[in-house]
Amino acid sequence: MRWSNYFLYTLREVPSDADVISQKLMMRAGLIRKVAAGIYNYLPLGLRSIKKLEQIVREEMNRAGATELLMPAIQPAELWMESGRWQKYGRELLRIKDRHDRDFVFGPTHEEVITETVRDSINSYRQLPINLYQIQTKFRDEVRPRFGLMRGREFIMKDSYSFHTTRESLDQTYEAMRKAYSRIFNRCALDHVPVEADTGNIGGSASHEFMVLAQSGEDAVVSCPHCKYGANIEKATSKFFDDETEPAPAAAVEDIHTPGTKTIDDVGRFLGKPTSQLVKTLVFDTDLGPVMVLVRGDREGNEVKIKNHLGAQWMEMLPDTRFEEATGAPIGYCGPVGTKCARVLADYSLRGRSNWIVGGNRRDTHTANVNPGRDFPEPEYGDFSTVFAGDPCPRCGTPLELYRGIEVGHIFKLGTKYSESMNCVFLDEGGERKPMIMGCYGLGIGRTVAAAIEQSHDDDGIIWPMPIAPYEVVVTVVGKDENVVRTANEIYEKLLAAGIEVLLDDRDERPGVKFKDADLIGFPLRIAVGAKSLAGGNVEWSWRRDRAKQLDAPDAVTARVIDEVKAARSQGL
RNA sequence: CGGGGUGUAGCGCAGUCUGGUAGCGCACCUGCUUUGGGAGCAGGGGGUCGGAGGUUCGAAUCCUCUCGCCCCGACCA
Repeated sequence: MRWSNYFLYTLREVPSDADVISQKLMMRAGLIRKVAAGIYNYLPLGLRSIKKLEQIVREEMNRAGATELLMPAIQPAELWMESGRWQKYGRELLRIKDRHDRDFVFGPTHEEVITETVRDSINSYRQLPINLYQIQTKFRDEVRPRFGLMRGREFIMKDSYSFHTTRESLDQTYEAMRKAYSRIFNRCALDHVPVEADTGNIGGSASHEFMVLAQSGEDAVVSCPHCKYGANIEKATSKFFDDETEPAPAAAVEDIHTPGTKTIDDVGRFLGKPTSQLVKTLVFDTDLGPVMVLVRGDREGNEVKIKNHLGAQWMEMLPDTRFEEATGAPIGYCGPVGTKCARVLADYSLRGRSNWIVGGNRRDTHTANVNPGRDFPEPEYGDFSTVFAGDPCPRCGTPLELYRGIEVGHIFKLGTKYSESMNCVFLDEGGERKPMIMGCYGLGIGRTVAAAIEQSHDDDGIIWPMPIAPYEVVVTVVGKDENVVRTANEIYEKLLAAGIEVLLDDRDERPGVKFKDADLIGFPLRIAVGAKSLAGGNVEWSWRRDRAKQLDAPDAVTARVIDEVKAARSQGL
């Protein structure tokens, strides 16, 4: 491609609404352009990277035995009513009406459609297992889209769905997908880690997320440096710890005057005790009614764990306006003794401890020496707190490390959640009707490209990994000298003939502009043809990653660059 | 959905408090010079000042409503 004929315009200044590196660079380099909040144009250069990643994904999915199809972006509401998600999915689901006033959704995911599709065609165990995938535009009406392609509302995703007769069969496919995902991310040279994850809106029994480690990541993950345990912070557990307190004989309940102590830190300071010796009380509003959760004062409640334990459809922190009405206690002084909350949960961090200091359910009052079972009904114990860096690994006890990550893939063992609600059944060998056992596997295409940039850039721009670079080589024409132009064109033609993805920078621009643009866009390899070096019979080539310039004759450089591209392409294959 | 901010040329911004008919940098066009890391000089084109209503002789500026966008929080594959 000749740049002078191409639709590629870089920006010197960063649009003011960009806030992460990948978004700034993608906009500046002319890869994407925002059309509305969370909705982007994929400009020609950006589309090339997207298409290249899609191709890698296709190759690996096909290799793993999956089959591509394409489902509609617009889906009838009936399907969502059938699965129950028309009610459950919430405002993130974009609902639209057609001219007949019938309800549709713009698909945020495709469990319903695929389940119906398979249900209509597959009846026998002989036809299973099957694994179907698509690469398609989805829409989720995010509360707050941000970070460019990392959290758009409209986005491109690869999603696959597998159907099985047995758990074992699902396990096999799940494992095959796990391997395929690792291969995909390895081929893109992405530093990633698979972690255990919560299943969220999709549901199911087990799931793993693929995280690309990056400062700008929206998710926190814990990882064990010793045994490779890894989990999303929402899900992560650590070994039970009881290092702070010796169990003591239960003492008599005692009220303490604690004026003006709204927070747990206030109370600790006032009483001169570490917060680890206090009990923190959280109250959540749920569809099952208000729920009180007690955690050790220095720990944090984990809403996902709590919600999963309760089996609640929705849950949120009790709003201040309703607090006293629901709990009977002023904010800051809520506690389990005599509370109006019907359900009281307590984190494992409190198990076995006695003589708690808790809120007194009256203004300016805490109560000491409170003992569960004696002063209030024994609470439901469970893992309700969030892991901190340094907590012992649940498997091997090594202190856990905490990272930020970008979730680029998420795989689930769905089980029969959708096949049961949507009657997707097969006949087994004995002629018995059984719901199919399902898995689903998502991979964010745009997000992965953005993650690659987050992970590979410098002050001057993107440093593309070769496999998803929009072009592998840029040939920069330096100046207007006839020889220069001719030589550059010859090199360009030879690279094209060799099947190299090459962009010829034949624009009428000064060299500095061209070099800055080449760095910004981040072509892995650059060949610069200029009068000075050409006078000595040479042209110059360099890698974007170190920009070390090397001179040689045009033919030699051309041959060398072809070799380098081919070598880089084959890496990870 | 709560709190805050913002909307003026393709991009980045000033002007708004104190009303007088719109400006700067980059980009774009023309000319000359320049030509290996975002050139210089000179000239030029481009804006319903987010929208609607109101106040006023006069509104980018004041008032009311509305829409978009951004940030923090809540929420979320």
